[in-house]
Amino acid sequence: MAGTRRDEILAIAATLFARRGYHGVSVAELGKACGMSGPALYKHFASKEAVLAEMLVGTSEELLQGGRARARGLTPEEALAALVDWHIDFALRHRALIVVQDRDWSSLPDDAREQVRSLQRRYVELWAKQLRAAHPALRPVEARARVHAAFGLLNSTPHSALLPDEAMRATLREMALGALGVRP
Amino acid sequence: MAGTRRDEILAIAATLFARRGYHGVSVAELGKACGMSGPALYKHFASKEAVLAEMLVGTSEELLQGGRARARGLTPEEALAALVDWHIDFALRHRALIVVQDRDWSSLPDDAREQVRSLQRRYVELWAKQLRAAHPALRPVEARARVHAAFGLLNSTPHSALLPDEAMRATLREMALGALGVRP
DNA sequence: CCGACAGGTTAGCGATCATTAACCTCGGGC
DNA sequence: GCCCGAGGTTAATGATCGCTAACCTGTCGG
Repeated sequence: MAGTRRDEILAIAATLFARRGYHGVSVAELGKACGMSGPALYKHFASKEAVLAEMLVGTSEELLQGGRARARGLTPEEALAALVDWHIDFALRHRALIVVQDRDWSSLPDDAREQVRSLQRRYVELWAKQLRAAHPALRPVEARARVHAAFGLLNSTPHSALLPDEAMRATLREMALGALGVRP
Repeated sequence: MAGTRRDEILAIAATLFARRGYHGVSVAELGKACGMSGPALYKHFASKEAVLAEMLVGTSEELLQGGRARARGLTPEEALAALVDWHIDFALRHRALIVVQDRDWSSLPDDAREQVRSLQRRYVELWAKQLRAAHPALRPVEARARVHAAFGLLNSTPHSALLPDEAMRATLREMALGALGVRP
């Protein structure tokens, strides 16, 4: 189903980009890490930017679609907890993608950047809708600001890998729900 | 007292680095933004890396020293609230520095990177100590993890400038204290 | 058998980068 | 009156980058 070679390259590129930044990784270096050397990558991707684009668009799509699936048919508080769990789960499984997503999105070519921004906007809106349902006094713009701040908290995961995954999951869940004002 | 020209360059560099990343800004471009052209910068700094180093070491020093000053002689809960306020204040006044600090620290030369890491570690420890005093059940590593997560929340400020500063300040304060489990 | 194509290789091109070299030009202490 | 250093300038250098060109090789359907 999935072109395993492309996916393999994408995974390796994600870890390299996460470690040294998109501009800090050369095509030759990325090729070598994939077991080939330099220009062979162009048999799989049209350009270095195309690697980044496919990586980040894919990430945004998976986040949005996963979030939609988990929030369906729940009360607002349950939905927020489910969204938090889903986001933590993704962030722990794909730390490199999370790092690249919010450090290097500005290096995307224009069309991919617009696509990513649109997907992220819809993901924020998904959260904000549940947050406003749980706290009717919140105005839309403030709900969005709170969701962004919660993402900042959850996306800090990869930077500080201090705790084993299970402990980190519980800690982040409790903190995020506390920040969003969802009290059990 | 302060070499105004160097500081001016540092401020301009911060906004450019924040917008397009350290590697995304050329020396020529930075020079032009400072009203001179290209290599004139080397009359003020030894290298492009030295600009980044002075910028980030200065930021880390100011954060640590400000935090120490504000936390002195307070109860743990008061100290945490003061630290949160201080950090928000700094992040709102110097959005660009916050962005560069956690996006481009890996581009630092080795010695400056070590210096920044040491200062940040001490800043984290300052918070963690107060957090453990407020929640004695927390183990040190978990306290540090929570502090990192709180920084992630607070440092998300510059990315989403959705609210006017005063509203943002109040929102972040409430969320951060909620995340840290400091209930009024 | 064979031809074509997927997936590699190395060599090289043009652009851009940080940095240096060489030179200019003023303002102020002697 | 003069020199000298602070703070500019342009030109050039060597490295590195993304990418293309040209070529090779094994596999596999007919």
